[in-house]
Amino acid sequence: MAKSGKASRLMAEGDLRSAPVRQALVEAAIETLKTDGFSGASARAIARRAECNQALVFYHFGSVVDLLLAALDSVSTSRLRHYSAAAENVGTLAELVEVATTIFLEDLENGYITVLAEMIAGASSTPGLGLEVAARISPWKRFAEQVINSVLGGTALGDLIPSGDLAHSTVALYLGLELLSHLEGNREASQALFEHAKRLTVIAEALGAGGMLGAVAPVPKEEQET
Amino acid sequence: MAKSGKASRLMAEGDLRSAPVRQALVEAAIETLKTDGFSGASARAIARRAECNQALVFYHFGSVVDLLLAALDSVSTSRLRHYSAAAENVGTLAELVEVATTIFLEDLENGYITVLAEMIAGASSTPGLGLEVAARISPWKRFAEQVINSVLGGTALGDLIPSGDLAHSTVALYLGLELLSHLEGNREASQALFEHAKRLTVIAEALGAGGMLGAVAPVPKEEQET
DNA sequence: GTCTATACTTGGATAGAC
DNA sequence: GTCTATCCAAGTATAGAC
Repeated sequence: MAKSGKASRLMAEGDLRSAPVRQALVEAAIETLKTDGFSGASARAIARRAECNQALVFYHFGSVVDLLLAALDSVSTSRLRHYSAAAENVGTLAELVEVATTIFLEDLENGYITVLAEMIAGASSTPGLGLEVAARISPWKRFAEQVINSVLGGTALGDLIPSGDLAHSTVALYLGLELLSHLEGNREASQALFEHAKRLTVIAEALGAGGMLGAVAPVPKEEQET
Repeated sequence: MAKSGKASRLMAEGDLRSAPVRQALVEAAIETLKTDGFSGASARAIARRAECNQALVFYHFGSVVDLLLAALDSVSTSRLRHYSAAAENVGTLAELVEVATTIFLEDLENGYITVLAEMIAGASSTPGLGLEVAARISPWKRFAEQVINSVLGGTALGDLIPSGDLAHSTVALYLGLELLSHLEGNREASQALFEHAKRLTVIAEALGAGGMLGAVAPVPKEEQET
């Protein structure tokens, strides 16, 4: 699944200034993944949307999957930049939930999570694609873990569940909510969840401040992480 | 997306006694969805696994998608029966989490959720499929809501989040965890989450018994459900 | 770099023999 | 009910003109 084709030998990795068509193809691939899914994202369908010839997919990217991975890279890095900027102002649990809500609904609206979900599901049919997609998820997980740590680190709540596991399930929940919202067409159901989370936040902080959680359910020694 | 083909006119809906090939095709479709995903589940691939001719897919089911929907129906009803049986012994929150853990890991191991996840993701590319898949998810949601109600109904925790929203996010979490586990090949990360849930259960019940939750964060009137 | 043309493959679906 | 044979559409990928 390594980069192949003539273009990759002639062009530096991040060189997007030249080759306007290359960028157009990436944009079209993102859009096609959103609306037609993985199995609908053919070279022809993408090229049609980019208003260029089908052969250019192979000239610039070597294969369709490599173009789709470039598309995933594009949304992934751009979204991660956005997330990081928003997370800088986060100090408390309440602020974390507030920011997470905003960003999730934003992504849901724009279909960015769809791109990821479709690539994950599509990886089943294409040998080797799974590893590539997994590699592109880990930055998201690391980021989630880092933010969770910065908010819950040292608190009773943070001791209850390791940040790595929380990050894992956060990514999973985002993916699942996206799948359902996309399928059923109602983002209200997912939106409601975040409203409840905000309310629960109040409780968690009140309990955490009193140090009551630790008294009720101390963490077993062998499960504590470094 | 209504049933078509000669067979459906000649055979009653649930008639699986006759037509052993029909059942073999459904089994093969399930297996193919698990290992090759939606876009890998072609009539030829399924027939190869069922060790019969490709034309039989169209004779018995009219089209490939209709066979895939029959496969989804099969796992859905069989799993729902299994869930219902297990849920009968559930009375407390701790028991609910225990049962949910067992069943989730079972499904994860056997790939039953994969079938659903692949059909959801695949629905993007096939017009009309989304509605069919959505209709097959609602029983799962109703069941989850019912179980949640039977455990949390009337408690402070039950008042905090409507059972419908909890059911929605439960299904979403299952789907997301399945996607990640399948992709990364480690079900340990998902398994850990349920271990934490068990520990949190202890806290929730201790707090619920004392009626402390309601005191800390009373539910706004306008958000209470019937 | 971009296009046309084309070779090749796979998949959905049907007709007709048995 | 099951098979063979076949048609047709769509997709990947390459060669070569411009």
